[in-house]
Amino acid sequence: MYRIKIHKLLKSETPRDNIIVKGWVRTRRDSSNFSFIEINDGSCLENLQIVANESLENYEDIKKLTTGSAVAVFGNLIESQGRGQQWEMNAKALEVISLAPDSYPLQKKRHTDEFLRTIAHLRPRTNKYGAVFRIRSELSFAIHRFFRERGFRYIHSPIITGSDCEGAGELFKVTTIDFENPPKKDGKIDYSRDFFGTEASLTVSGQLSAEMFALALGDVYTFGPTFRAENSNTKRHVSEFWMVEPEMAFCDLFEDIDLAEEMVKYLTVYILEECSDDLKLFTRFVDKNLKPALENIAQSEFKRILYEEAVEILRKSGKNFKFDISFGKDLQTEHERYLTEDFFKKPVVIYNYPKDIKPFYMRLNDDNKSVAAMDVLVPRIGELIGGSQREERLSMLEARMNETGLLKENYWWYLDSRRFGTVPHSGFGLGFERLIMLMTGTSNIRDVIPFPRTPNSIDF
RNA sequence: UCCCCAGUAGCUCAGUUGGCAGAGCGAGUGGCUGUUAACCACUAAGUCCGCGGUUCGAGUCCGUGCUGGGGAGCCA
Repeated sequence: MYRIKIHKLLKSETPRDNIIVKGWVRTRRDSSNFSFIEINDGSCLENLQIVANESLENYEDIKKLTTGSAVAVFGNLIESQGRGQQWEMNAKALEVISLAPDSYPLQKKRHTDEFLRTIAHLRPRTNKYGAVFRIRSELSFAIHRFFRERGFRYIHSPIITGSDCEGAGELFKVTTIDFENPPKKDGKIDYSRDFFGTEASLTVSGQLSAEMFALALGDVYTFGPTFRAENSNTKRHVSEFWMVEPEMAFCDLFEDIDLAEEMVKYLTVYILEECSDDLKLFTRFVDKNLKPALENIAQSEFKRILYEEAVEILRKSGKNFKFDISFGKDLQTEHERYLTEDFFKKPVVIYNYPKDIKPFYMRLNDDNKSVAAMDVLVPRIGELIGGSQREERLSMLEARMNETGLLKENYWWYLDSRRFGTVPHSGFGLGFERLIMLMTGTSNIRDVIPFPRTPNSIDF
């Protein structure tokens, strides 16, 4: 006899005798001579109703069960006599594993997201956050499955890096230097005496590593944490977040866009099909339009437009934007939202951006002023994916590095890839938390990562 | 980093012109009922975010700091 998880029991076709269920009490309702106890074991959104009769020897203790207490129940799964659930469990014995005191912060009522953030260690015990983190797990699995079905290899790119990759934002330094008494040379801190013999930092992207492996294994992807030390305070930024970064050899920008679109749709369909119970909760309590919005993503063809066309549409929109629009400037949040939410009302891919607003590794187009870059914008989230065809021509790459002031010596290994068997290749980065926000309707990124790290906040 | 808003019971909030600290929910106790965010009654529960100021008197007005939220920038 072993423990059976609730999600399995609730799918049962027949009654079952002499089973064991373990979980946490969500609520207790007493009758004159018996109690209903709803327990949840995290295996699914649904609770299992336990019927505990006064004939149980520890019934007095059972009547004191509080929300949050842990129990083990031995008994029979029977068809429920009441309405509201198909199955319930008739307890033949109920062991109180631990009793939660009445100071347990989670009450039998809805809490605000702001309050739950202050008890992030307990929030996965709520219906909503349980659902968020089950979906997070399912999405991770779906991503691996998507790539595996297409012959991609999973690459573990380093977390600690010596190269100031691509200048994508502020870096967190990694050091063992004693700041009270740092080694110095010519008045400056001497990093040659630091742990790695040079400055090191947490990675902001696995892309450069992924490129090296794409040029060996063909199609690869990374999926891991990345770090930005930017003082960003918005609903869409955290200092530690997860990124999915595929990289493909023998692949141009348009095949790159194809993969991005295929992937977003695949993951959307996966969640619609595999997480329908959890999704119902979000549609009911978080975003009434979530399900139709996801179906729209799954079914519609993503609109693909040139950066120039996007600028034209924005110019002619008649909207009074706070920031003005002109070729050579990056699109602002308000512009992206207008395009994807109001104008096209579906995901939009914008490509061929001006080279000056994009990093050095993106491939220069023949017009000499734009690069083969693409962004996938989705309603409510904005930029979900950013990608490009990489500059595979050594001389062009070196020229771009000079323009942007990067030292070739630091990228000798990266440049080697363009010396030895270089080929056209492309890839993109997808912000995993933003994907979860999209799939669950959650509006704050802090609510889709277990323990969010943001400026001035690293509790838990 | 900039702009705006907020901070009162465990939670969500009200608090009038500056004049006795309040409600709902939750919790505890008792009752009732195959109940289901159960229901009914009673009870307990407060550094009104911190510091300073104005005033006979400050939850309320002023200054300042902290924390949280929203928007912007940076970006995924």
